[in-house]
Amino acid sequence: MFFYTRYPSSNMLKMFFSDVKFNRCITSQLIKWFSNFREFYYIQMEKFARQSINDGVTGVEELSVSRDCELFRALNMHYNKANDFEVPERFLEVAQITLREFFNAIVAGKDVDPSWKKAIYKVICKLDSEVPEIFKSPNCLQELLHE
DNA sequence: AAGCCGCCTG
DNA sequence: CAGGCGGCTT
Repeated sequence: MFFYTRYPSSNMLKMFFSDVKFNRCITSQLIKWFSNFREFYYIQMEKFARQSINDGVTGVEELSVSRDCELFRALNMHYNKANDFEVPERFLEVAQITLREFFNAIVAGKDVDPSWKKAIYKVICKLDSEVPEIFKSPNCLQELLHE
């Protein structure tokens, strides 16, 4: 689901995990999961952004996220370890936008501000996509594997 | 008081 | 990931 939405609302989670009987704990736990997912995501972004700068990249035009780049492999390894399904194209776009946001911010020296990432989060949270209906099924994993 | 976020730890 | 916690919003 993370490949589609980085900031799912609690209601959205309830919709997609219909087979789960929600209570305060379950809800906050799922919210927590996505929080952790985002954390890993942004850490990777910052890491690769800084790495590219050290590697001599001078402009965001030189930065792209494809299915065979290191950044993607790191993310896919984390969220889609078994490579169960095809990552949507949109995710690659969002990832690239995120990477470039970090790159520009760092180059502009904005990282001196303790809360410099906030601005980036504000941009990325608006890039969530709709999650396919299949994911609402309790057996979505099996169904996806049959495709 | 609740609920959620984000940062830090383990 | 889960725990713990401060901090902001409702």
